[in-house]
Amino acid sequence: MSIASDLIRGHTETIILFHLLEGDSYGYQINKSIQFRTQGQYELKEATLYSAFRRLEQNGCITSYWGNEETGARRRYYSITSLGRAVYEQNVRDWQEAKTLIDALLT
Amino acid sequence: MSIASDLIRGHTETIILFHLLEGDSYGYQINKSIQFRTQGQYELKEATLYSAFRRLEQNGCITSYWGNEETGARRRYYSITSLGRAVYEQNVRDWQEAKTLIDALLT
DNA sequence: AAACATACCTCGCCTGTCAATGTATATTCA
DNA sequence: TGAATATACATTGACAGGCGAGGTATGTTT
Repeated sequence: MSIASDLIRGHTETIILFHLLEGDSYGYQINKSIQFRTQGQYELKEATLYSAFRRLEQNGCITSYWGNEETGARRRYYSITSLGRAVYEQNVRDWQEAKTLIDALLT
Repeated sequence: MSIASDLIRGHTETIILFHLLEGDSYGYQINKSIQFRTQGQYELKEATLYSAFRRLEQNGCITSYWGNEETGARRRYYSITSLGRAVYEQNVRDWQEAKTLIDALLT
């Protein structure tokens, strides 16, 4: 993992929400997807991932349900809500703005 | 202030180091400069600023000395060290990389 | 005299990340 | 067969940076 915790901090929830825009998914899958998309440069730590799920569900951005796997380990699937979609959109806007600001302050 | 704490987290020290590249300065001045450069969109909280100074001095990125003001409140000036310059350069590289990664994970 | 600007500093809380640890199932391979 | 590995979820407690609240002191403006 090459990105520092403090630089990713605050983006975990948005990353998860973005993934869920493409359809319901579960923790392990989401993390594998992140690893794949960043060519192994980044992965969420499990504790970080699951605490983010808890927050997102508590504030109504996602809902969850158990998958009915015939075989293999059980999976808890997550769905994004309409609130979650709105929060995602806002977070992306905030990120675009923050990027510009930080760039202006660092260089 | 429009930027969330979690998005700025980890950049405070780099922002300070960047400011000091242009010459010795002191806390109040650095903060005013940030406010000016961001047109009031951002300011460091004083507690954040001074705790960052403490960390930076402890790990050898900056040194400090009292200014000899004839009048007005006393000022503690800070100088960037060569280590500080190197850390700044590395942090900016990390930021460029993180930006790309986060962009890829959010959109 | 009161208000404001300049200038510094500290204490203690809050929150997100993460290391460590634990549980359970299925597959691979020696 | 048994050990290792992959899949999959979950909790606990520590850590660190940001910051609200509070404090000190000087100088200027109204």
